[in-house]
Amino acid sequence: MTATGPLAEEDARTLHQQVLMRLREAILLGRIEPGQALTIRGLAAELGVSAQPVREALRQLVAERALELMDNRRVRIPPMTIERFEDLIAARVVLEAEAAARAMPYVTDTLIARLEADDAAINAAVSAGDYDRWIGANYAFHSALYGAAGQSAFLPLIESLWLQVGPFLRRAMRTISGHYTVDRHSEALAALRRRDTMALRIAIEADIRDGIAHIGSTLIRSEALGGAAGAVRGPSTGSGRADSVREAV
Amino acid sequence: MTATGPLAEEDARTLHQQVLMRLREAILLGRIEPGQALTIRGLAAELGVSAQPVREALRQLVAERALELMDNRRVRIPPMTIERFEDLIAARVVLEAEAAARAMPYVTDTLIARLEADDAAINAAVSAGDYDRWIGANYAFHSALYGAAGQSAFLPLIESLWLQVGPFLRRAMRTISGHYTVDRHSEALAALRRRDTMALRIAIEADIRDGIAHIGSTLIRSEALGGAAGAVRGPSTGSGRADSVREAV
DNA sequence: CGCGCAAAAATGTGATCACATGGCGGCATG
DNA sequence: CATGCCGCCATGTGATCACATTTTTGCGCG
Repeated sequence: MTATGPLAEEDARTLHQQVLMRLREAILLGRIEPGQALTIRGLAAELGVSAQPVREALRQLVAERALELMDNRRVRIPPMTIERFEDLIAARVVLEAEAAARAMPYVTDTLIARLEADDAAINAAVSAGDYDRWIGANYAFHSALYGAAGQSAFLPLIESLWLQVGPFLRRAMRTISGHYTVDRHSEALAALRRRDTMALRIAIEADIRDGIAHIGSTLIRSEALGGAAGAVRGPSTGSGRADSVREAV
Repeated sequence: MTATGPLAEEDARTLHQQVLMRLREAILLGRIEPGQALTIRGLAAELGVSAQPVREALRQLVAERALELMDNRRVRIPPMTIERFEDLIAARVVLEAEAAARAMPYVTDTLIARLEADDAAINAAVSAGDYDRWIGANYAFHSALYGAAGQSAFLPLIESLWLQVGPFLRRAMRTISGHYTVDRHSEALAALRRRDTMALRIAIEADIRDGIAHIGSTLIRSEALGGAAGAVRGPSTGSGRADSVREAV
C-alpha cells in the first residue's frame, strides 16, 4: 500500500475498517455536506488508498443508513425530511430509554464516575463552543451508559440512528450554549446514583428531545435539508467535490 | 459476467444487490448453519459470480449484524447467547410496538384487508407445517403494518433484528403448530379495526414474546448455539462447506 | 499409535483493469 | 442568442491478479 497517505500509520485493523472509521466520524461530526455526492475514486485519492477499501466502507455505511444509494448508483448523505427526522427521534427515544433502563442493574460507582467525567467534558465543550468535542463527549456519555450491560443488540441500532441524525445537528446547532438551559445529563446521573430506573428513562428522553426539539423547525426554515434540492440540482463537478471534502474526512 | 449461474436472469439491480438478497433470505429462513464459516470464493462459485459482489454483500450483512466478522477475518453467523437473545427480543418489543403504534393513524381498510390475507397465509403455513412460508408470511404481516406510515427509520432497524434472530428460529421451532395456542395476529387485527392503539401494542408485544419465549430455554438445552462451539471446533473443510451451503442459498 | 512440525492449499485483502453508463460541455443549427 | 445534439470524461460495477495470513493436510518422529 502507499506509504504517503494520511492513513499510512500501521494499524491492526484492515484498511477498509480504517476508512470506515474515518468516514463514520466525519459523518457523525457533520463534516460532510448532506446531499454531497461522495465518489469512490475521489475519497480513495483523498485518503491515499485504492478504491477497494473505500467501496466496502461506503457499502457498509449504506447498510447502516448513514449513506444512501441513489438511482444513479451514487452515494450521498440522505436528505432529511421532517417526517424522517421525527421517526429518527422517536426511535432514539424508545431505544435509548430502554437501553438505559436495561443498563441499570450493571451500573457501578466506577461507571458513574466515568459518566461524570464525560458530563464534565460535555459542559466544558459547551462553554468553549467546541462542537466536535461536544458531540464526541456526548457520544462517549451515552455509549458508556448503554454499553454497561452487554447490550449486544441495542448499541449498533442506536449508533445507526446517531449516524443518521449527526449530519444535521451541526448546522442546526451553530450555537450550542444557548440551548443548554437544563443539564439533563446531571439529572440522569442523579437518577443513576439513586438507582432510579424510571427517573433515568425520563432524563434520557428529555435529553434527546431537549437537544433536538427545536431542530425540526430549524430544518424547515433553513431549507438546508441537503437532499430534496440536492437530488434536483446537478451534482457538483468532480474536482469541486474532491476539494470540498478534503478537509472533511 | 458468466451467463450460466443461478443468477443469470437479467435484473435491474446490481449483481451485489442480488447476491445480498439471496443471502439475506437464506439467513432469514435459517438455511445457513450458525457458526458456519462463509467464504467469499465459495459463495461466489456457488452463485456463479465473481468474488467482488459477494464481498460487498457480506460487508453489508456484517453492517446489519446478520453476520459477524471474526478475528480470523472470516465471516459467520454470530453465535447466540441467552443474553444476546434477550436483548434482541427486548429491542424487537420496544421497536415494533412503537412502530405499530405510530402506524395506527395511517391504517386504512385496505391495509387491514391485506393484513388479514397475510394472517390467513400464516395460519395456512402453520397448518401445513411449512416453516419457510410461515416465516415469509409473518414477515409480510409485520412489515406491511410497520411500513404503513412512512416509517423510514424503524423498518431497517427491525429488519436488522429479524436477521439476527432468524437463523435460530428454525431449529427451535421444528414444530410450529404446537406453539400457536393463541393467534396474536387476530388480536392485533381486532385492535386495528377498533383503532385501539394500546391494544395493538399489547398484541404485538404478546406476538413477539409468545412465538419466542420458549426458544431461550431451547437454546440452552439444545446447545445448538452454533458459535461458542463453532469458534473452538475447526471450521469445516472447504469442499464440505460449499456443499452444505449449496442448497441453502 | 499419538503428537508435533512443515509443506501445501485455501482464504481475505488490496490493487488494478476493462466495460457500460451517465453527466457535462462544446458545437452546430434555427 | 437560445436550443438541441453529440462526443468526451468521470464514475460505478464487476473481474482478475498478487500477496500475506491462516488453515488444512501429510509426514516423520517418539
